[in-house]
Amino acid sequence: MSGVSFTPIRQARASGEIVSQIERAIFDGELQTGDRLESERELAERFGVSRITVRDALRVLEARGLVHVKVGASGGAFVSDTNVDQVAESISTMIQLRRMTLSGVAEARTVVETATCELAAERADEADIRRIEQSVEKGRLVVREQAPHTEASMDFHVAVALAAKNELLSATVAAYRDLLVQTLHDMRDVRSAKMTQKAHEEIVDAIRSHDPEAARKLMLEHLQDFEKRLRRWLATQEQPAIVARARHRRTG
Amino acid sequence: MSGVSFTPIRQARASGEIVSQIERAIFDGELQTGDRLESERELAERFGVSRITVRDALRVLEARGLVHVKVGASGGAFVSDTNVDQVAESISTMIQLRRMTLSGVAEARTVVETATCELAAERADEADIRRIEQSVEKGRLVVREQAPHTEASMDFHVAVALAAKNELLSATVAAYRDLLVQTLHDMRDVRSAKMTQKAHEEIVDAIRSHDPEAARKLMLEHLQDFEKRLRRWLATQEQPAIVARARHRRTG
DNA sequence: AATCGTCTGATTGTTATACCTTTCACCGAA
DNA sequence: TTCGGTGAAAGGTATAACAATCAGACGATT
Repeated sequence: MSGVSFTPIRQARASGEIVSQIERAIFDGELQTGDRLESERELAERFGVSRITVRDALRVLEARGLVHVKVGASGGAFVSDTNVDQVAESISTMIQLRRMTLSGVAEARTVVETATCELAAERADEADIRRIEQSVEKGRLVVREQAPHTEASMDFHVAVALAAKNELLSATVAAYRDLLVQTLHDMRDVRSAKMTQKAHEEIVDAIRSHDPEAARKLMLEHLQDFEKRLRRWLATQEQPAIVARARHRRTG
Repeated sequence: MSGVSFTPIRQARASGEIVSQIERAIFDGELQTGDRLESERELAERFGVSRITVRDALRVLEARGLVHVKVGASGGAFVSDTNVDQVAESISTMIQLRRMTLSGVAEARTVVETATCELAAERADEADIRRIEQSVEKGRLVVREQAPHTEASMDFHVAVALAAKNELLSATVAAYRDLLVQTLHDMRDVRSAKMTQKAHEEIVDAIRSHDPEAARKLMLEHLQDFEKRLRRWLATQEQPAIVARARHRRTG
């Protein structure tokens, strides 16, 4: 018996079968982003099940980020455009369950973004560099007006990750970042915004001249500095250093 | 208005409220791993809603990997032990949706594990090193018997990631790895098993002597070699280079 | 003594039906 | 053109009932 690998006879739940079929249709491209599924009542008839069963399936697909459901006339289940948020949210859940710390997240971010930045310096093409430069430029204006720098800083890091031309790395960077964004917003101050802006400008120089070593080194220093500031800031808070849930998926 | 952040007055759905409450109870530790929630009917009464609404909530919690539901006597919803699988699955979904490639996953793995290995060399204590050595030893036996090396290789990489003492990095490594494991199994051959084993032995030496630079370099070469082998192997397959879904969560 | 059937109660899975709530396209009046 | 009413479509919820599944108890059979 030991080597034999039997497989389960069937899906335990009818709703599971429906999930699989719709999921497959989405993965295979039969259902494209923005497409509307039939109404619950129609789907129920098509699959030969009750509306409740269809709803169970839709709840699962919704939780997986594959569809979103709108209520009202011309409502229904629509195929979502992306589920990157979902990755961030599941990582966030994991972090809460395992009592990971914000500084741990920051460290992981340093590790991943440092390496990603190195790749970006190797691979960035004209368009990538222009995009990064624009985000840096925006940051410069923001600093001058002493406005919150968080948003611009985020854009910069996203742009750098995109230049690395690896979607999984970009998504991972985005996921980590979402976990820190609320905290970043809370701890913003003007002095560090200036330092951040300076670091960004040095990094974009290194990427522009396709110098992976320099880019890597600069990003490492930049993020390690962020880690230091974060730890200092955490020490001043009475709250436990557990991250908040990633923000909910944007509406629409 | 720009700086003001209003929050929604209420959840659009009653089931969403139930999800939040149960989720909170789990995060706060009121509900612990293995605990059984009340039956659907009891929950319905407690929350003052119908069983349908409770079921909707349970489907969502299940999809998020927070609970698993068993049917039959002494069945019900039980708090799950971990949701690392969930992270792998959501990444897997993202990969399918955005048509990421296996070689892209392999590259991301190289980036993350290389940096993680460097950290491991800095931080590994006696227990970590012993665990890594054991996995290497197991691999040595396996190679001698010309048995499949995949399992032992996985153990090695997991052990190294653990030594970096950053749970988010470990989880990320685990998630990436799950996406490659099926392919790894398909492309196994004896020659590469020997090379892999040799690389592992060199890496554990570097970690033992707490030489981050060497560890990093060796892991980088090891994983880049894997990337090359993977690309060669993919070229011989007619299947598109899209990863399969992460394996389903283990039963029980 | 160990195994196999069988019964029973508990619990989820599913169905059917009905009604409520939300949303939107449409149309007519100001 | 704009405003507001109105009705239909669609999801959200409630209720009652039955089906499928499973653990455990209990006894019969080997």
